[in-house]
Amino acid sequence: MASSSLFGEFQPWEEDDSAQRDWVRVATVIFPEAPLGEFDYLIPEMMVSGLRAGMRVRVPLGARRQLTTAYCVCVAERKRPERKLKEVGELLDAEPLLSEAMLRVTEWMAEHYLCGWGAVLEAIVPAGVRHQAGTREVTKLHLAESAPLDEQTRRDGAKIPRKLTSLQQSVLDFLRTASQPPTLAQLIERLGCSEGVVRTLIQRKWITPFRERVASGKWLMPKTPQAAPHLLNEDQRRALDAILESLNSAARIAPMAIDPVENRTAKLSLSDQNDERSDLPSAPSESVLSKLAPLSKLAIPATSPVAQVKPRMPMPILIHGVTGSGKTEVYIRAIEEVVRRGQQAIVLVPEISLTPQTVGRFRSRFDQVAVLHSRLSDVERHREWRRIAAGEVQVVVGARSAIFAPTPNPGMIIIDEEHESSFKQETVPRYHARDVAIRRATEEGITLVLGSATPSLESWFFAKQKKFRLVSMPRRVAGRPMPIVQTIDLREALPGSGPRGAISRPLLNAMRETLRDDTAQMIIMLNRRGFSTHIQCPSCGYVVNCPHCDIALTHHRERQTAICHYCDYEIPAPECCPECGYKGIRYSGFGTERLESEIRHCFPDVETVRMDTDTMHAPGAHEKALSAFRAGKTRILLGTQMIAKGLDFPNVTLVGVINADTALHLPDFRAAERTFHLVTQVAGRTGRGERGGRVLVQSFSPEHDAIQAAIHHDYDTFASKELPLRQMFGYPPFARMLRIVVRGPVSETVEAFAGQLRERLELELIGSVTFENANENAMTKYRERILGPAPAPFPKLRGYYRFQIQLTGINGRRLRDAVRAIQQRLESPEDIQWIADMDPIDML
DNA sequence: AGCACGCCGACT
DNA sequence: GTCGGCGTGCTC
Repeated sequence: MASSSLFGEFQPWEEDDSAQRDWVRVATVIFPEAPLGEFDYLIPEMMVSGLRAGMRVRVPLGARRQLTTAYCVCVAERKRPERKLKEVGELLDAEPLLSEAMLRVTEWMAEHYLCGWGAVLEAIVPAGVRHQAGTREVTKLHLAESAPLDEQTRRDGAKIPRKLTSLQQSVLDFLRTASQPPTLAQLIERLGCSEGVVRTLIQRKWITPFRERVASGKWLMPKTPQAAPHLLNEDQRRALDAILESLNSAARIAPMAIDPVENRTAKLSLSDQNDERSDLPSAPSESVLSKLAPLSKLAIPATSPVAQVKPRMPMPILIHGVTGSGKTEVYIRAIEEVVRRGQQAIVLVPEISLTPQTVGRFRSRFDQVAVLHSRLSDVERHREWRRIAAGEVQVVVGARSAIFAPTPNPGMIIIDEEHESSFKQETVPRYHARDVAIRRATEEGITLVLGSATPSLESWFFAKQKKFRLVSMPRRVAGRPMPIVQTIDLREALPGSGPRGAISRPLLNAMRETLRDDTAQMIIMLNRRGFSTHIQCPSCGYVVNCPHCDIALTHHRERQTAICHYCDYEIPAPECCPECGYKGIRYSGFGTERLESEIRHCFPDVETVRMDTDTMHAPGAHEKALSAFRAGKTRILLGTQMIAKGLDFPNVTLVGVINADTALHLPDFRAAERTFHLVTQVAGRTGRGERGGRVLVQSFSPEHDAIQAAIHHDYDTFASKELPLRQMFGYPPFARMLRIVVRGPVSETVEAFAGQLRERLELELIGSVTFENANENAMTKYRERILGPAPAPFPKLRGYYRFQIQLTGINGRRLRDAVRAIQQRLESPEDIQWIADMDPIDML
C-alpha cells in the first residue's frame, strides 16, 4: 500500500535535514463547549493529506483519552512544542464545513459577542449538516486487485485460480464492467445470486467492500423559467453603477488577498490591536500585502505576523431608497453581474419578508436559488448547504443565519431592510447579521450592499462619516408619488364605530370611501395581538397579571382565555374578579382580534383577513392569506407589524395605523427610531399602483418628531434630530453598548449579585467615571459609563426577576475585556444566571 | 463537561 | 487502617 513507502523505508532526505525533526504537523482544535480554548494535536501521517482547517475531528481528551468531537481551526507546521501532544484520533468530514475566511469570522464573533468560539461554530453549522441528515452509509463493492483476471487476459499465462462457479464468475464480470460500484443489494437483485456467493468472494479477497455516504431519497434541484428584466430608472441606474464599481474594485484586490488553497495552513489570529472602529473596513498596507504572495507557498507558522493580514474590502454601499423605489430590481441586476463572474451572491432579508413573493422574485430570474429559512427540516437545510458548498447555487436568499452560507466564492452580500431588528440573534451567539456581514465582506474582500427605506442610525452615521458609500433613491419607480400621509389626533378625534372603538371617525370615513371603489384595497395595522390587552376589576382595582411574568394578561376572545404574551401562561378568561369576586370585571385596551370584530361589524359584507401570530400558525396560512389579498378577493387586510413591511400590492390605496404610539414610550433609546421605521414602512405599502394612495395615522402625540418625520417621508430630518440626542446621551452610534442582564428566582439575591457585578466592573474599568446625568461632554470626558443595576423594563419574566446593567463607552474592546475578566473570575450563585449582550437591540 | 487529585469524616 | 464525600483545577 501507499503508506508502506512513507513509513518503514529509509528516507535519506529526512535524515539529512536535521531541522525537519523539530517541525511537526499540528492541528489546533476547538471544542463545542468545554473545555474552552485551543488545543493542539499531532496529525498522524495518514491524515496529513485529508485534514484541513474547518473539518471536525475526534480527539482524545483527558486522562481517559475519551474521543471527543472538535472543530479543527488550523493546520500548521510548527516547531515541536515542549509538551507532549496527543494525536488526532479520527476525521469526521471529507470537506471543510467552514472556509478559512469563515473561521476567522467566527473567531471574531466569539471575541466580539463574548462567547466561546466553539459555541459559535456549533451554532452556525446547522444540526442537519453535522448529523449529515438525509444521507446514510452504505456498503459498496468493487473488484479487488487480487481478483482473477477475465478470460482474455488470463490466456496470457496467468494461472487459473481454483474453481470458479459460474455465478461467482458472473459477479466478477459484472463488477469489472460496472460503471459505478454497486451495493450488495443491487448486485444480488441484478444477478439473482445469493448473498453467500458474494460473501465467499469477499473472503477470498477478490471483492473489496467499502463504505460510502449516499443521499437517501431524491435530492432534486429546482429550475425555474427566466423572467424579463425591468427597465431601470435613473436612480436605479445610479445605485447599480455604484455596486458595479464596487464589484470591479473588489475583483482587483481580492485574488491576491484570499488564496483559499495556499493560505489554509496559516493560523490566522483575529486579535484586533486597533481601535474598535477596526470593525469597519480597513486596508492593510501595500507592503504587507506584497509580502503575502511569495510566502504563501510555505506553511506559515502560527506566530507569523503575516498571518494577521486581512484582505481589503471595497467600501460598503448603503442604499437609501424610499419604499417602492425598486431596490430589489437593482439587487437582481447586480447579482446578474456577480453570477456572470462565476461567483455567488448572498441576500439577507428579515424572516417575515421571506415570503413566496420575495423568493419568487429571485427564482424567476436565476435558475439556482437556495432559500434558507427557519422552517426548513434538517434534511432540507443540509441539502441546501451542500448545494451551496458545491458551488451549484448562484444566489442564497435567507434570514439572518444565511450570512453563514458556505458559498465557495462569494462575490457580494446584500442586506435588505438593513435596519430590521430581526437581524440580531437573541440567543448565544448574540450576533447582528449586519455586523457579521461587514466582517465577512472584509475577510473575503467583497462587496457589501445595505438597503433600506429607513436605514439604522448606525449605518446612516457610518455613511455620514464616509465609511459607507451612500446612494439615494428618493423617487418611486414609474414616477409614482409618495402617498399622502395625515395624522389623526386621538386626543380630539371623534370615535368612529362607538365610544370604545379603535377606529376614529376620519379613518372610518376614509375606509368607507375606499370601499366605494370596487377594486381598491386597504391595510389596517395595529401592533397588538388579542382582543383586550388589560383585564381589571373596577371595584377593587385588581389587574389580572401573569404570575410568572408580572405582566397584564391579554384576553383572546376566540380562545376564551387570558394569555401571557411572554410565557404563554393561559387561564380561562375570568368573568368576575379573582380577587374580590365582583361580577363586572372590565376588559379594556384593544388588539387585532377586537379590531377585526369592529371592522366586520362596520363592514359586514366586506371580505376581511387578519394576520397576526395567532391566525398565522398553520403552515401555509401566510401564503394563503396573502394570495387571497393579491387576487383582490379580500378587501381589508388587518394585522400586527407583520403586514407593515415588504408587501407590494398595487391596489392598496389606503393604509390605516390604529395607534402609532405603541412603541414610542417604551424605555428604550431606540423607541423613536422604531416608531419612525414602523410608520414609514407601513405607509410605504400604499400608492404602489397607478391610482396613488393615502395613509391615516392615529396617534396621541402626532407632533412627535418620529411621527412627523415619518408622515413627511423625511428620513434626513429624522436623523438630524435624533443623532444629536444620541450623542448627547452617549448612546450608539456614538458609543458602543454592552448590556448585562442578571436573572434569578429571588429578586433580592438577583439585585445583590447585580450590585457585585457592577462593583467588579468598576474595578476593571479603573479610571472611568460614572455619572447618572449625562451632558453634552459626557463621552468626551469619560471613556466608559456604567448604569445600574436597575430592574429591567420587564422586571419579571417566566418566573425570573431581572436586573440590568448598561455599559457604554467609545471603545467596545475595553467594555468586553472588563466583562470577560469577570466572566472568568466571578462565580455566580447557583440559581442566578447572567448574560452579556454586545451591541444590544432588545433593551427590554 | 468529565475526570483526577486531594484532603477530611464514617466505616468493615 | 480504608471508603467515599465533593471542592479545585486541568484537559493539548
